[in-house]
Amino acid sequence: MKDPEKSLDPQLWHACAGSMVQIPRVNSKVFYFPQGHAEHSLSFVDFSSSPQIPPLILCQVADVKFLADAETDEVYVKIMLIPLPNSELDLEGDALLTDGSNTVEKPASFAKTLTQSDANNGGGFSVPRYCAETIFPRLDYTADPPVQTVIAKDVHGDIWKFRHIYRGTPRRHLLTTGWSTFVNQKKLVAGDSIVFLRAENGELCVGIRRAKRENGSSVGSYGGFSTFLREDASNKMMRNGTGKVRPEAVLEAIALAAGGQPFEASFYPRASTPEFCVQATAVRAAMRTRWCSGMRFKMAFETEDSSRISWFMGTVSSVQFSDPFLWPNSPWRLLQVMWDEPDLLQNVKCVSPWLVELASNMPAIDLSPFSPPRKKLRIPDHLDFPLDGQFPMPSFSGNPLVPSSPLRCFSDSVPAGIQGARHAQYGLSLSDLHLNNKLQSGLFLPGLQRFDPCTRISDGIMMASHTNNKDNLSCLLTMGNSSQKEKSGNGKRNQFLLFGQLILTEQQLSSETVSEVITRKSSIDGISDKTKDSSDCSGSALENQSSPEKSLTAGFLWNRDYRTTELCMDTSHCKVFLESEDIGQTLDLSVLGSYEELYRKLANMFGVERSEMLGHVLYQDATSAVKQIGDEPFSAFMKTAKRLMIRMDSGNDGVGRQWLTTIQTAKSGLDGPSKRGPLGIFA
Amino acid sequence: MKDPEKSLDPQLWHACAGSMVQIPRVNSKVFYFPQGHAEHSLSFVDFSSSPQIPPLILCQVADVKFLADAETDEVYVKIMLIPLPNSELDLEGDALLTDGSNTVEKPASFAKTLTQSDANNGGGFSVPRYCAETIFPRLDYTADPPVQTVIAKDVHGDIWKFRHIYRGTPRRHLLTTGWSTFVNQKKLVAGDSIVFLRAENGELCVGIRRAKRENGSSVGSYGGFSTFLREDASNKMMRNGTGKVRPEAVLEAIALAAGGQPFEASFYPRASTPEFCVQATAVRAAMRTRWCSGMRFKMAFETEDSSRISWFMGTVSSVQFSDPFLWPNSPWRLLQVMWDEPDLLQNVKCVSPWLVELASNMPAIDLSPFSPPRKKLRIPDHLDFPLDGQFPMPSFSGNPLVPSSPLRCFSDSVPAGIQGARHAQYGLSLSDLHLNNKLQSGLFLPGLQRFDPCTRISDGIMMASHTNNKDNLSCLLTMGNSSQKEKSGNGKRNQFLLFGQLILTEQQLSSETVSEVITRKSSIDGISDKTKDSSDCSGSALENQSSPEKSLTAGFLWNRDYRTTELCMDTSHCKVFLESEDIGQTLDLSVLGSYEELYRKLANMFGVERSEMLGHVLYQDATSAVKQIGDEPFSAFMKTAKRLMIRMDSGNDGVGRQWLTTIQTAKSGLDGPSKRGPLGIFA
DNA sequence: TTGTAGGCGAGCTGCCGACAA
DNA sequence: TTGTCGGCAGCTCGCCTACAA
Repeated sequence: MKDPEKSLDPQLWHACAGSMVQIPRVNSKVFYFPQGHAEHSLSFVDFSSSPQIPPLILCQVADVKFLADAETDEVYVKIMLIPLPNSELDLEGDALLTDGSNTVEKPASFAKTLTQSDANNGGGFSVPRYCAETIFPRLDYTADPPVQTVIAKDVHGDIWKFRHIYRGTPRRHLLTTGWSTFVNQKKLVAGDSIVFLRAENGELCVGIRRAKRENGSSVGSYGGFSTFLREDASNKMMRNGTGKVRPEAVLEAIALAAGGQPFEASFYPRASTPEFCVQATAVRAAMRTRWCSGMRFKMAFETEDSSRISWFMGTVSSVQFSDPFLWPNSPWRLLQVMWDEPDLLQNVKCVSPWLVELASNMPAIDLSPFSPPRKKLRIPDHLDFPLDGQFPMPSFSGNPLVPSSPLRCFSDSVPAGIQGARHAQYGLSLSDLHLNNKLQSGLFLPGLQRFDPCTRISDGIMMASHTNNKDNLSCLLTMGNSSQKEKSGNGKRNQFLLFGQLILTEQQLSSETVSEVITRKSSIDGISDKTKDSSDCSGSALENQSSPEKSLTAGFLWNRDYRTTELCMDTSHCKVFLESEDIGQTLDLSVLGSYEELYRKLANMFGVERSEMLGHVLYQDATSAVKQIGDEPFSAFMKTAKRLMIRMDSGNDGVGRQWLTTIQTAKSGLDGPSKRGPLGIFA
Repeated sequence: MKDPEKSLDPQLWHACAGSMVQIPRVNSKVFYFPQGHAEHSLSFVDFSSSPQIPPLILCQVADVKFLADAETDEVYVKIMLIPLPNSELDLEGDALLTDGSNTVEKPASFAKTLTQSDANNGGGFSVPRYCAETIFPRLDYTADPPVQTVIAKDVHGDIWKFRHIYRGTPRRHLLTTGWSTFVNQKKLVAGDSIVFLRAENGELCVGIRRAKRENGSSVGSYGGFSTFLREDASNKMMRNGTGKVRPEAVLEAIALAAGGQPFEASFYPRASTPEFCVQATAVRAAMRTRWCSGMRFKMAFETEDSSRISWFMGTVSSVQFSDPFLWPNSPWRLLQVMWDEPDLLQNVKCVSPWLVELASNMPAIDLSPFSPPRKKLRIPDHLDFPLDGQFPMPSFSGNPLVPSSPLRCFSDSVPAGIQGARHAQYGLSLSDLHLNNKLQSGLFLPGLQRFDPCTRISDGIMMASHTNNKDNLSCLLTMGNSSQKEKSGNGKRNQFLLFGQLILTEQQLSSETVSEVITRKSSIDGISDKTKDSSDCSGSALENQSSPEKSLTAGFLWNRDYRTTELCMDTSHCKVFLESEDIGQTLDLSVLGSYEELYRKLANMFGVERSEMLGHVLYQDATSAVKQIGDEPFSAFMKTAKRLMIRMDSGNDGVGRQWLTTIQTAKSGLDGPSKRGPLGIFA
């Protein structure tokens, strides 16, 4: 109990850590990401004197200690890891073992975010009825009033007593005596959460989850680090609250890991940075996908009050190393993303592939304004692409338990977009993202800016989209409505039709074709160096699992084709995709001549009354600024609009459903998009 | 104010730091001691991967920031240091510059240690009259009752208001309203101190000095490190209170320093470790002394309540490198010492030369039982020493402002023992030492024991003193009475007489003679390697200031003769010294046959009545155990007694004067010490 | 069902002189 | 001169019901 290294009840630990957190089991295999570890330390880790470090290291989990900070009660884990030789990469058995952990039953627990009254006023706590009835000991309602003393153990094993009374008109459950002591000792404030949990042995446990405090001197950032420390007594709780991993500890761990020595790493699940020890099966599965820009995905986040999980839709804007200088070849935060709701997620600019779940089995349309900022990865603008539909598309194998077999086709029994749902286990909370509103401007130390490579990159994207705004506009509408998916997806078994056009899946293309096409096209254009550079990454579109690639650092095999894929998606021809749950609909604004026509078109597309839409259609321009439709001439709107958004359920204050409409400018050399419509490129 | 790097008022800073603390001025030259810096971090500093580091590095002070911890208000300095090339060792101008800082007037300030009533009871603070009348604003005594609001700024510039009232019978000054808020916010407890200071601009300032908390899991140790950290919320204040310097910061500073780069070092004056940036003049002056065992010195410590300074007397037991493996040739903690009051200072086992002040200008008698434990530094037992009195003695130049000139003699106008009083500025507090009572036993981690080399060494000494107790005893009496000094010191100008024997000062010996004697004697004894080893350290007894020695690491010159000196003192012939303030008198116990004779002798020597002594003569045996005279047969007493102590003023409870009597066993090959008396070796 | 406001009583905080060291 | 004690007044803490969302 007084031993700070004493593991606490894993169930209480998980209840405090939040529903998104998944800790690998002992003996399972994980990939350790030094880059993620450094990020988790929330401070500058100086690798300048370190040798080149593999971006990911396969390890066996030797031990997991579920711990809690003695001062703040913040939960964390200490994971003992043993680096494995590359030959141990066979994860078949491991996947099964790991999955077994999911079958452990969750104990009855309840979390409540403290209200002002809970935290400030006369020392009482309103117990939600559900909590009182399912978590607390049975109360004798025949007494008048019904009272009992609730005894709960905290993460340190310390015992807290609360007077639990059922009184008032109407009757309600309250904690009175003992509560304010608890609040004061634990330094709880409104917004913090309390977790009650009935352990397997029947004991009642109590844990706390502190709110991510939003104060001027601290910022949270999923895109790099969450807490910028300033020496100020006022944010002591913040300092103590998260991010205890010191840079030296990271360097030590990395040094040991790189040397093949066992090492220890602490992970604070509430620190708002992604897990840096990831189940090897999950990583391998994620990297089996050939990621490319334009792919639609969803990603799970904890809601702001940590009570639920929200899914957010997004589009891969580019696929590139987040830090090619320090961590070349690292899949960590490989995907640069654009969110359908960028306001909420504005600081999540790149994510790791295993955190997202592909939203569709269909090829994605290229978001052509988003050309990658780095010359190295770009294909020349004038490189034309085959118009026969035979271009490379990503392979999908979201579920690590289902090995992707060559030419395997999707069956109707596996709903698209549900595959790979396990990915959802890794994620972040929404409140972290809200914190990021303060992230902008000059709060970063110059020396720390290197931690936010994504910001820099997306700036580049913004620049590109400005300069690439040509006259040809096509508009893609996505709708948060899964019913339409059936319409297009349930037709022929191995084919997808979009607006009458046959869409081929990657499995319907041979890999040879892909690389040949690229190589041939490159040499035709006479820019052999650059294409050599890219063609040597093209490899095979379908991974040969029996002979894993061994050339990558740390012996990890994953699909190195993504660069090729990226090249492909960069060209303006690869721009059609079909969404799963949220069907994307493309709207070519250039065929419309006025707002009136736009409203009519939208009304037709979604079956909503024109009157319902008035004043509720918003759009984003290339700078991501959200504007109201009608504020400027239609011609100007048409040129700058990138995405449309129709707010429904206007009676409510914005909580209603939102349909998102993504408008995409086309920069292709197509000569008559307005005549052929958005899918004309397939003609 | 909110900038944690903002320097606070230096006067307030000093008031909080304590009277012993002296911070070097900007542009002055200091020696930076990496070893001391590591010690100051209070934790293990891993030098295993560091290259050999110079033990001291001459630096110029580029900047000094007087700071205070945002949480605890603990004051500390950040010193920016620029390493200097060895050629810049000329300190003449520097000494003047530095001394100028002493002329800055101290502002009116008052410190009070909080009583129980101040800290606990009804929120009031008893203001000592002196403080209220000299520090606080003038109070209008015509009012009834006289009240005012005292406004004071703390170290952060935060303003505190206190109701100051003069009331009660009898009248007294009290702080009421506002006081308990202050106590709570600053988390003050009884024993902590508050400092009120009237700044030069008239503003009232308030600072705090926290008591060194004595709790089970923390130990203080001047001899190594003070705080052994245990993860426990209860001693958080302790953890935050002192010792913020992290090992990595030390390593970084040392790396920069060794590379000649500017670097920064933080020093927490209340952390109970000695300053590791020491005025270069002070170090040079201290090292100009040829330290050897047996030398008597005094050293200043802060009293337990930090209000005053106490001087403690001690004897150098040996002179050796405190950590010859990690820090060979380092003068840091060069002196191993025995204290006259070992109970209070039991953990101060080795000190740096610049911290102590020689108690006499006279040569010291060797405490021969203390032979150095390390073979390397020892000279063979059978190496006989010249009996003509021409052996090396330390040179004295305690005051860096008074360059020691060759053959300079002591003048009557400079009282011996006052020279070098500036040394008193570096020191420690008594309360640190009291803490050390808990230091013993198994509180140390095995890995940390290397930090206490002195402990190991003094163990060795104890062993040696046991085995070396031979039959020949001589007894040296020292008396804490300066009047007797005159008796021997005011006679002939350049000579000292002790019991009729002429004592030659070092200046009266030529250095050539010294080294020649040693070399000659060595080769006579036919052990040329070992003596070469020592003779190459003998150098010149009088330092040649115009041509500094350059062979030492970091180009520092100091008297490397101490090894030779040590060798000299190890032999049983060098055993006469005369103390300054506390005149040493040698008493040969072997000439006495009974306690009766002893009493008679002592009565004669000090002019005290025999009856006054009865029951008040204590002695220490070789194990330093203090015993009462008469408890064992005189023959046994005579063999083991090392030091006699006569307690006078018996009516008082031990606060009275003490006369110390050091008994020295002689292990020399003298054939008739009893016939020649203690000074017979000069015959 | 549960968050907040206000009543109100108990207990604690903190100011006071008395007394003593 | 100043540390500590007990008295006591006022105020805050915290339990409660009422009311509203």
